[in-house]
Amino acid sequence: MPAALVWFRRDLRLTDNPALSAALDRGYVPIPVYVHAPDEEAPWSPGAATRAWLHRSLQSLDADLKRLGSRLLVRSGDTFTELEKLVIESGAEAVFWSRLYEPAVIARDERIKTTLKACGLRVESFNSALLAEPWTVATGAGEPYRVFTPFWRNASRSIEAITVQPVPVAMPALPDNLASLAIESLGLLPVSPEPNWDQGFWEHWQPGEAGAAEALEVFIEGAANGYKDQRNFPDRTGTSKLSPHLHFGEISPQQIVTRIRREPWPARIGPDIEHFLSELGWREFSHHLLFHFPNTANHNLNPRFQEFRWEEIDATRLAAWQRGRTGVPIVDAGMRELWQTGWMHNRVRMIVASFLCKNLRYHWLHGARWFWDTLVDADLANNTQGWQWTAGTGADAAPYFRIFNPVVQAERFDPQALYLRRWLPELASVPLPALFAPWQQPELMRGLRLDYPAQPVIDLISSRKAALSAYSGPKAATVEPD
DNA sequence: TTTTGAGTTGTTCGA
DNA sequence: GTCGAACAACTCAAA
Repeated sequence: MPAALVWFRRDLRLTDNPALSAALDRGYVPIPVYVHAPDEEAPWSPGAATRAWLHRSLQSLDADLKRLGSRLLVRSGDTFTELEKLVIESGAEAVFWSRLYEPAVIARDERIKTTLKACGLRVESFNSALLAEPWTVATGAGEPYRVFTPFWRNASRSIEAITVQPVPVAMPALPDNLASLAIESLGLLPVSPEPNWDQGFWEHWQPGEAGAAEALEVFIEGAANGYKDQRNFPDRTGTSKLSPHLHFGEISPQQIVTRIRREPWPARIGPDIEHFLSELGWREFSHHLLFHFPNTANHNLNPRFQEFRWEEIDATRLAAWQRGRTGVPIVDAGMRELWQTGWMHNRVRMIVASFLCKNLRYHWLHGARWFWDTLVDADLANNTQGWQWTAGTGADAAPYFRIFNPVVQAERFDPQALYLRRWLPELASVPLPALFAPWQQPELMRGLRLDYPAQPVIDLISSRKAALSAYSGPKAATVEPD
């Protein structure tokens, strides 16, 4: 039987994997391969947290393949060279893979496809990551969408036609002469783990296809009920926790939608499900935007902000934000959660991002880069869109006057301060009413000696006013009159 | 081509 | 405590 390389990238699953299915359906012996080449995604090469996740996910994929009789070949180096070598070693006649949508990756993959085809190979790529690929969704005028609601109204129609491919029951064994590197040798785990994801992290997260399926079941049985409201409370398990699994393609949005539809939901859950699906819609929208506006990972989508006067970076303040020492409890709690667990609750992501972009008025790229390196679910499309949305520079972005008040947000979404207490142990002795804004309650703080900033790194009231005038006003500091 | 309606996630102020 | 208006126009998408 002829062989076909199945080049795994961020489709680290066997169920509903069209590249793998294509190889099997067309009578090839699939040769699963992963090529480690992080530099090829520069300047957005995978950050430390996603690399650690990837390490586990590759182990899981290899174990799943072995269960079916196959195995994962791991190579490292220039991707084209490694694929070419493996084609020669295995005598493969075809190469299949799932498409990705980051500009640098698209460019690389196009080169590889062209060259492999020129060598006489059958080369095909597939959609395994999106409900609707970016070029299939367009406005009546044939343009990409820039507003979420009409985008999703259009794109979500494709949900109706979704199908899911079953997991293969068995796979042919690979010849022994096909060598593989040990996953451990790729250097994906930090040498000295900093942050120290010691106890707990891998108990909460299970990278890999089984872990993704499990996370979906946990969500359906639990947080899906009441999702619309509960998702806003950072101390509760109100979200799906599917983001890292989706990023690495351990589960497809098609699988999620299909599973959700199979569940006999009571009518009252309808709005919750709709809301959850629209969150998948935001993921789709982010990919749509990054594909059609490929420079937005590094530049404002809205050209009005070309000349915007961001505040000059103060290294101490930026570090205070990064490490959760701003003196604003909800901001610090979120940044500590991120640093210690590689994840942050969505509501808190908005709060810390608004604080960085609007109170400190630092360029959103500083936030995007930090998130990129620390989030286990760091995804270029989602990260870019999220930061540009908050900064007001993106498509369908937050209005300039939408400036989160971190004190009000904490009072509203963490009323018992359970989240604050969890991540700010040094404030354990602070009474509840003072926790949201300790500097505003000197009488309650009297006598407490805390290893915590006595004042926020920036005054919330005056910085809000400054942001309003920087972002707006007839002078429109944002606009250079050409 | 022109017109029209709509647009994730908020805060503050004053009645 | 609650509620509506103001915060500004502007851009987008579709009729």
